Amino acid sequence: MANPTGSGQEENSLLIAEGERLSLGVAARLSRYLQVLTQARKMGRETISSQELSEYTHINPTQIRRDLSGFGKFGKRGVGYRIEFLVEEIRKILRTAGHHNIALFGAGKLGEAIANSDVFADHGFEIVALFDVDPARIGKKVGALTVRDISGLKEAVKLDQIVVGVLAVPSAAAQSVTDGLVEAGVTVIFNYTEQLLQVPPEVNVHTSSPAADLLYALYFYLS
Amino acid sequence: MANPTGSGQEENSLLIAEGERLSLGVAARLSRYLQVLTQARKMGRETISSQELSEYTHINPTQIRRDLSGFGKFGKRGVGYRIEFLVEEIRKILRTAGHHNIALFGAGKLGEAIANSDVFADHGFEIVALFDVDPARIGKKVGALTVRDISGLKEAVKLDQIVVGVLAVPSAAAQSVTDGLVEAGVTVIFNYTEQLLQVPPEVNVHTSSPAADLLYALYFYLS
DNA sequence: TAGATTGTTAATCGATTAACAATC
DNA sequence: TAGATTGTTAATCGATTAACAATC
Repeated sequence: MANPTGSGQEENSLLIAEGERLSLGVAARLSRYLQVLTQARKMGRETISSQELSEYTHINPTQIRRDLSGFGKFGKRGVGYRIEFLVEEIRKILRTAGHHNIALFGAGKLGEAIANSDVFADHGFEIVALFDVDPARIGKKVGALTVRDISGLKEAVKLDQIVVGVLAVPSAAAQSVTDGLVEAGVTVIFNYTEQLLQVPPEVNVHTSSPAADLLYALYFYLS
Repeated sequence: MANPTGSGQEENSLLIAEGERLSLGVAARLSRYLQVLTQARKMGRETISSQELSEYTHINPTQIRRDLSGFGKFGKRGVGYRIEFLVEEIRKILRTAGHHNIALFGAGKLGEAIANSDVFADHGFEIVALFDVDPARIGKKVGALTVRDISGLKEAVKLDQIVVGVLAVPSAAAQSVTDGLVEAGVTVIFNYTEQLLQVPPEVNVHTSSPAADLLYALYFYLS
């Protein structure tokens, strides 16, 4: 688990050599900054200080300045960071500047809520397919999408260049959808169900865990 | 930010002295373990190894054994950890063994999905009130709950001993609901919207960020 | 100029890991 | 017994923080 970003010394301008990888921690924090910056931009803000970023992310402001200064001098003393510019720079660093296509599974209440939300769109993700197993739902329109039968999954992954699967199905259906995604070659899965999913090692499952997040918050704020 | 749990030496049996606090990292990880253990139990599993816990949480197995052994000898060599027992022990450590009441805001698709899910119930949280501002929705039944007018918030927080607010409203409404929660004395807020919320320092906001989580996953699995 | 905030250093602390004896 | 997995050590690495000069 080498940290190729070093701790800053010989790196002054943007240097993320081709084969190198950010450490897990740095990549996680940069993603958080991006989330806040994107929303701040949406709200019409033009600059933001490390102090403000800290309030929204719960990450120490010195840590934030350190993370960013490792890749270049992005800020302006006395002013802060230009949001527009910083968003672009972080996207370059994370190499996720492009467009990424998502397949959404489950056209129930949660699935519809996700399909109608712009939480993914704001970050360059596009939901290009919506699947369900329930025949009663197939063909139904949800926003701009038409609910498709899950049997067309493999073909859709190829045709639509889907790189992420989002599970908004009942827990009982999550594993079989996952198996289909894995077979189709999708390696990133976002799981809104509680199901513990069995996947091969090359596949990355991220499970939403609001209850665990709350337990953590409660520990500090109620005790 | 002292870590009162130390790194294990003079602590052998359960010792979380009254005033002491877990470090942020330990509390976060224990919450993750709890999430996986709870689901594994639901699936009928009786024991689990640090290796398996690692696969589901992406936390190093040695780290897991270290975290747990700081509070007692919870495992059995050659076997693993008894899930039922470990759940109880971690709940004691996190001091969140009891029941916690939640107020849910927003009776739209997302709100209904949350109200009908057992993701919170499985961890000792109970949604005891569901609020909306839309007069057309007030009085509507969602599961066992009746949608109430948000004007009754302050009273409900007192009567129902609500300690957590969950926001499933449109982004544009999130700040005003938050202000109401803060005024009513709620200090833990789970935010499903994208809105950056302004709160006093004693209030803890946790914002759901599936897109940021995906960006992070994509960095490692597509590059 | 005065105030604010970055970029950076240096020091400390916690997380991470490999390795392995203990023991179920 | 043989195999598996915990509990624990020791060594290293990354995160965290305070502090402050640089500079907008």
